[in-house]
Parts: sequence; C-alpha cells; structure tokens
Amino acid sequence: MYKDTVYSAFNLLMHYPPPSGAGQHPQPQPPLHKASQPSHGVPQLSPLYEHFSSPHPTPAPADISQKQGVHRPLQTPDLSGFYSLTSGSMGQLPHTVSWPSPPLYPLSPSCGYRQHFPAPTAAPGAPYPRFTHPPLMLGSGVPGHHAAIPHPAIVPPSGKQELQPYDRSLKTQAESKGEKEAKKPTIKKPLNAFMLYMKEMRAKVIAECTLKESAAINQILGRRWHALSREEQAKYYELARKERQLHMQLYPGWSARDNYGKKKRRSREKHQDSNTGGKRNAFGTYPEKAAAPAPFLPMTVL
DNA sequence: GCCCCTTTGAAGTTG
DNA sequence: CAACTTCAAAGGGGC
Repeated sequence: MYKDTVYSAFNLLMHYPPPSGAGQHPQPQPPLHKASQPSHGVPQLSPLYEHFSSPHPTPAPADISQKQGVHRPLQTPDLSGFYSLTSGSMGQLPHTVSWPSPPLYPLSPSCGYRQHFPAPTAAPGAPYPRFTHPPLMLGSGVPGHHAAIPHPAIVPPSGKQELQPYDRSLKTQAESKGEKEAKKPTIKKPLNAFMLYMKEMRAKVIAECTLKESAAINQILGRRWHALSREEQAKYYELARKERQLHMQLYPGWSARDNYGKKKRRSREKHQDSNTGGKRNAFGTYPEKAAAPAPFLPMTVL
C-alpha cells in the first residue's frame, strides 16, 4: 500500500537523528521541473520513488522550534533521505509565536480553534481517516494508487473523458472560449501540499462548522494546517511531490508559465495590498497583516 | 458570468 | 538572489 510506504518513511523519520548539519538551514531543493527537465526524452515512471533510498541524503535541518523554545509544526523536516521536500518559503523559519493574521471571517464557536483542531476524530461512530486523499494519478504504478481516477491535470483534448468535479475552471474556460480553445485544453498546475490538504479536509470543516464560504473555510484550514504535526504535514508534502513528479512526466514541456494570464485579476492593486506589499514573514504572510492584533486566537493549539 | 475572497506552496518573473 | 507575482481548489457573494 502506498499509505504503508508513506508511513514507513515516517517511521524512519521518527528515528533519524539530526546530523552534523544541525543548526543550519536546510539546503533548498532544486526546482523539480528544472532539475529533472527531461533533456533526453520522457523519464520513465519506474524511478519515481527511487530517491526514497537516495544514496546521498542531504542533512536534515535543525529543529527551529527547539531553538525558539516553542513547538511549531511549520518547519517541514528535510526528508531528503527519503524524498525531497520543498524549497523557498518552507525554508523560512518562524521567529515569533502568533497566527499569521486575525480571521476576517467570524467563526462559530463550534469551529473554535481550541476545541476542534487539529481534529483527531470525526463524530462518534464516523471514522475519520487521518489520511484518505483519493488517488491522484492514473496508472502510475504506484502501490496503493488506484488506476481508475484520472489525474486532475489530465484534460482530454476531445472532451471524451468525463470531467472531474474539480475541473470547474477548466470547464468554464472551455465553454467560454469556444471549440478551438476547448481542443487545446489547459494543463493545470499540480496541487501543492496545502491544496491537497484542503481538498481532503474541506468537507470535514464544512460539516463541522456549517460554513459554505470558501474564504472562511480556507482560513480555518490554514490554521489547522499550521497546527498539524510535521509528520502529518509531511504526508501531504510527499503526496505533492509525487504529484509534481507525475505531472512532470506526463507533461515534460509544461511550465506554470503556460497558464499565466489565463486568470484575469481585475483589481491587481487590491490583490497586492492584501497579499503582498512586503516581504513575507516567517509564517509566509505579510508583516502588515501579521502585525494586526489577533484577540481571540488561542495559543493552546501550539 | 466573471471575479474576489482566503489560505499555502510551487514556480515564474523582475530588478 | 531576494522580492514579488501568479496560479493551483473551493463556492458564496458582489457586480
């Protein structure tokens, strides 16, 4: 089972001692697309997981939470001995204890962070799988990957294949741009770890909180994500890594640039105000927002 | 009917 | 190379 494979990796993780490189920042992984850009044809599927036994594991990072005296699950462990993780913002370490921003959406008491997250179990009697993300790949050959469900990024040129529920934007795009465009389908970005987590947990949050607005749900999910243990997060990083690997193999020449400009942002300035306007802090958010008071955000979850 | 909101992460672009 | 931007999902809400 794939799950078993993942869990085995985590069992190993639980036992790995910090090497001599402890105290240093993790070495950023080379961008997957660039690093493994197939210059000599499409890579084979079989080596997909060969770096589970990489002969040249990179040093694991220091545990910044120990350095800071607090437990934060934000710092993703470098599991390079088992698989590569992320670069970029994941290498940015938290330096303070606060939530990224106060919730802009009022949350019902039943969705209070204190009581409910990370929610370990579902309602009594209802099993709550800790990791039940549906298979993402089509015929990947990965143990545990069911071959019946197509990859979300796989878009049939002829439209014969049934669209998945999450192909909403694709469908509207194809519908709105006519037949010519429909025959040239968009290959979407592979989902990152957080997106995979959101897809899995969204329904649960909706059920718990009786919310429907995605913006509010995503705020909750973002906080739950931060509350996950590193092992729990690592499951999703691993899934996301495999997503990228398969995506890269399916679409060797694809670039995220291909989809640039296909979403039209009407108010770029406003978007920048809320989303940029400065360097991201260690939490991956922006100083202006992070500095805002968060009166009812409990610390008990840390 | 399209875009915004809101989240994190990956990757592309810019200076 | 750091900083910034875009896009992945989701669906209610606004225009």
